[in-house]
Amino acid sequence: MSKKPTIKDVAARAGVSNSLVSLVMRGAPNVSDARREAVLEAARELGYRPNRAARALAEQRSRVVGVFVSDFHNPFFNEMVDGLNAAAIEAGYHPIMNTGSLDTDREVEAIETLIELQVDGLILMAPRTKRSYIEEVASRIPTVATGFSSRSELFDSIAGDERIGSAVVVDHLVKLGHRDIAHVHGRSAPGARPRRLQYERSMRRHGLEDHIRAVPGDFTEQGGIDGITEILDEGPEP
Amino acid sequence: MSKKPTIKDVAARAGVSNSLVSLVMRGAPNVSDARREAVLEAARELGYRPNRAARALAEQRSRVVGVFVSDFHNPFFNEMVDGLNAAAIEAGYHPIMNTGSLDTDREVEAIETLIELQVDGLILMAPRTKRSYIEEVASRIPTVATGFSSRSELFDSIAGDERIGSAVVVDHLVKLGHRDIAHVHGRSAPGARPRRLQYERSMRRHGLEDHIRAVPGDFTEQGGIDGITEILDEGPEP
DNA sequence: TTGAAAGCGGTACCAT
DNA sequence: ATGGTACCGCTTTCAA
Repeated sequence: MSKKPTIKDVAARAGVSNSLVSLVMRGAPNVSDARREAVLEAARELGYRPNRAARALAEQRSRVVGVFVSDFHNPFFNEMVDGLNAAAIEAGYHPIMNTGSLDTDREVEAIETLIELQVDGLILMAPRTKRSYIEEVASRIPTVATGFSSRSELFDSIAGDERIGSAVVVDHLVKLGHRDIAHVHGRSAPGARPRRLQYERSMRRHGLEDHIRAVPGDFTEQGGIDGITEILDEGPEP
Repeated sequence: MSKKPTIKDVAARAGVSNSLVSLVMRGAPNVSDARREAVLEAARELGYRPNRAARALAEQRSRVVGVFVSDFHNPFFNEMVDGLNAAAIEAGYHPIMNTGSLDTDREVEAIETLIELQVDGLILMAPRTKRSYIEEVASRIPTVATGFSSRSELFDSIAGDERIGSAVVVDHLVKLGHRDIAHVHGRSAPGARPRRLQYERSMRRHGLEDHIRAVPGDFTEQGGIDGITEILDEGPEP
């Protein structure tokens, strides 16, 4: 009784078929109240938890998005990740995170783990890996990469296709990026205001939204958003 | 050609059976060099990535451990997580993280996601959830929970069984907890030294190691490690 | 050394 | 409204 109960166990206990349990668990409408109750109770009694991996295998989609953070010691990234998670959830996805701890090999490992776990989408926060690797990844999975590899290089990009509603997540990401950046900046000491205004102007000028694409295998780069770079380099003021 | 290649695709391209590909991918010894080469090349050309979820389903173990952090804005937890990840990897596991962002409901969701993803082990850093929930979880999955729900309550515990080498991870966790705590403290400004010594003494006196257990379904509590609480409340000095 | 086939926990289509 | 069954990608006997 300590082993993980499967859908079959629930079915047996409730005296119904697997199919029916499956239906109930997913809140299908065409199920008699009696059966539904029976199933739910059996599930509760057994402490049944659906096997999301198995489900993903069958459905060919996991509803999980992977969030990779190169350095989660950085308060700025923390803010971003918090927002991203919220956005993902709001969009109906379950976020799981991973970090590379600033070690390039580990970084790849971390990202690979996410991928092999069959995430539907990938968000890469300031990955330090080879560009070619990221492009390869992005060509296979809807990916949003934001970050910079050097002080002067910054890109905000996405590659993927329409299979999943990654656009939604991305949309949130961008909006959120704005908000959070503004937020970080908002905490700034006097003297930051002018810079912030300048940043906002430049953001708008660059029209970040227009650079969001959903082209399969394409990976667009956008440099010149100096405002963000500046902020990233600064971090919240002391 | 943009779709995810499966083991079958690799098999076809290499002109062998699925089984053989499987063997090669896991570095089995009884495979002719010729075949092995063919398979590896096919895999490379296709950009094949094993589906870890499917593998876990078949193997009945994922080799993935879930690391939950209640608040990863806290530098202290960051340190811990870094170390935990390293420990997990060293122990042959792949860590994935998740956070509840200090929201109790989200916290449960986050943990559930980890569980449903079929992690082999769970590490809960300062969960804020109901104790009963954690106990229930711990009774089903090898779990290590460290944290405190109130200023005065602190526990370091583990529940699980020997199915997975969670003991290894735990061992690391503890060692690491010590080191990191010392580390945090090491950074402290003058005046912290006496407290640190006192803490170390109390740690030793409490013999944390002796409280690590691997009893199925058991969930041991250990209060009184005031030293840690103190440090946690303080965080690194300014 | 290699392949065929069953099974892991679900989902979904097709009947009934 | 409910159940039977094939299938998802991979591992694992069991034979050949």
